[in-house]
Amino acid sequence: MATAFKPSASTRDRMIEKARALFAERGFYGVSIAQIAAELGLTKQALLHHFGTKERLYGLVLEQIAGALADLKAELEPGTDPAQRLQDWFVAMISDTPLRIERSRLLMREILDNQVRAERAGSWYLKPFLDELVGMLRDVPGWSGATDAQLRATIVQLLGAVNYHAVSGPTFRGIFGTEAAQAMNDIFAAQLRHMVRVVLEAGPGA
Amino acid sequence: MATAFKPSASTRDRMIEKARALFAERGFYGVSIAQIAAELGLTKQALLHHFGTKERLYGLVLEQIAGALADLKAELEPGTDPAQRLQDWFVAMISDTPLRIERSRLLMREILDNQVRAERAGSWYLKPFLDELVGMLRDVPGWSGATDAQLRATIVQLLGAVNYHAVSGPTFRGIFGTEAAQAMNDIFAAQLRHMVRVVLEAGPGA
DNA sequence: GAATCCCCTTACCGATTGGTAGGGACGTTG
DNA sequence: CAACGTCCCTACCAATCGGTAAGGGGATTC
Repeated sequence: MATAFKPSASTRDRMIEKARALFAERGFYGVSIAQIAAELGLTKQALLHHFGTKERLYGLVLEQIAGALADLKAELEPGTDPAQRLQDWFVAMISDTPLRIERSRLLMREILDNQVRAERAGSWYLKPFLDELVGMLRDVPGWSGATDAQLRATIVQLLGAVNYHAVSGPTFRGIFGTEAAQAMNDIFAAQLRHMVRVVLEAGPGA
Repeated sequence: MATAFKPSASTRDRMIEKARALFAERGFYGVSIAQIAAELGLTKQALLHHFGTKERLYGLVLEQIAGALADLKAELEPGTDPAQRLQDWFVAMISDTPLRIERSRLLMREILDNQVRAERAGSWYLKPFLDELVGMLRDVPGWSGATDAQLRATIVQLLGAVNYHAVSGPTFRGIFGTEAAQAMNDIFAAQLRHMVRVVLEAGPGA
């Protein structure tokens, strides 16, 4: 459902793909539609022909990401217990393919920006995805008695841990050097799995 | 050292203050120097007179924040045990004064952007601050044997949990409504303290 | 073969961007 | 009083922003 239904990568698909990469890298205000078009060997009017406005193009990028996030759950094995599934889910989210890093960057930018552009934009795409995570957490033994606020706070904390890492790669490479950053990156998945397990086992606080 | 050495709030200080607020809200590219000046009842040339370029103004804002972060440690009681201090530190970081939310937003934006503007900018200001946190974590019982990579990964996870929350307030308010978001916000500090304690007690993974 | 539609072009628009040049008001210093 | 430095102004600049208008090439359809 999230993958292409057209035989080959159409110009339109290439536009969205390039827009996703550039918006993730530089943010909504940091990229112009002319730049996106230029990287595809086109003019900005080609972009405007397909999407009308820059905002609409950005919205489609977010929509695509929301779809990919929904697909993420489907990739998990349905049989396993809830704690294991949540753990797998968070680990799957940080597999450092460029696409997933782009996704984290874009979501974080959207969270920072959407209060500004004052349109709900990606927020509403995110709601079902957050609700699903909260539901999965509630199914974990020991968490069924937690309040919604507790569940949501915990999910936000875990999401923050995951996305912050995905996003901060280049910065930490600049600070600690390539090899130290790589070492941290190699160990991060295990460390994250460990942290998720520990947090889930402890249950909500008082 | 981080606080003012001039008697009253000079125009220059007011400029930095306003710039911090606007950069946090809309990002480097999302704010023009003319807008910053206009909110102070000045023209952009007044800004350029003091700082020369927009980049330099932005750099000073980051520098000021790095100083404030350094001060954060000094605010903690020195006598308490390392685990308690780390816990206090993270909780102090999320006290939702507007200033601290601005700070979180700006740091997150800087992490997202600085790979783009390709100047180390805030990265190097952050290094001592990160090293200090890693040092505090190493002093916690059970963590002395952890590798640098493990310590750093854990710090990043905790920082992510904290900053993500600080930043996502408006978005979650949009998604879940004001009262639900407020409930989550009220409980977040306790939940964070709980999580930090659990993670510290569990020690690093295998 | 004419009409139509799709995709993308050149040409242009007003508004805004970061930044430069130069000057005026004001206080301090000689 | 003259000179000077600080602070902020108006005026202006080329470049770029998102977006509109109009048209052309190529394939499809009648």
